[in-house]
Amino acid sequence: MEEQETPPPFPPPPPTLSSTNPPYLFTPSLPSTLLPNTNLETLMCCNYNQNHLYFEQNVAETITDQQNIAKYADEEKVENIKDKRRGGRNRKTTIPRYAFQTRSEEDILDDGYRWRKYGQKSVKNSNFPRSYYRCTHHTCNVKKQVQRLTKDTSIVETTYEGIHNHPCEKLMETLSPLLKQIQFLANRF
DNA sequence: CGAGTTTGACCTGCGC
DNA sequence: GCGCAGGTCAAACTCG
Repeated sequence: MEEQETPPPFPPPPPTLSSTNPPYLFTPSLPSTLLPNTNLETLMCCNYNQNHLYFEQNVAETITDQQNIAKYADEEKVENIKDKRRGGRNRKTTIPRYAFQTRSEEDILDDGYRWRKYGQKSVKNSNFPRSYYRCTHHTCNVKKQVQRLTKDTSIVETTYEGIHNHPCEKLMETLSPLLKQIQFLANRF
């Protein structure tokens, strides 16, 4: 019996990130294979989902230090307890929060989304201020906090709150002409 | 002129 | 109730 070629997964699984080779990038890449009837909407959706996958992968991959894992786990528990006291739901079921650390000279990581800074605050036991950003997309309520670590000034800690409900704008700017060209060629043959 | 940044004031929750 | 710390607001400012 002839062995059928299994189609590549779509979207492809996120790449394995090296924890020994910072800085970590989570810029989503193009799907390795475009289905024949891929339209802009599908691709946007795919990239958004990939973004999320990559993002979660990064959280898992970059917080490798056991103390950090414990720290973030504890913070999450504390936040959940606080929410319950306020009569709210468990935070994990309401606003997802993700934190990760990146070795970078730049405070602001280019994650493809557009952010507007709405505050900056000096925090206790830290030599560096914490910056507060909101996604500029009108329907998106995602926030992020950026802070450089005192103990290792080469590391920037970024905390995201919420999940984007729109595709990555910068990515779409880059991909739109490319996709149009692919669709044009696909229609010709 | 619009979008983004800065920064002091204000609000809220928490521990004592 | 008070003070502290973290988070947000909003007016003034900057920049392209």
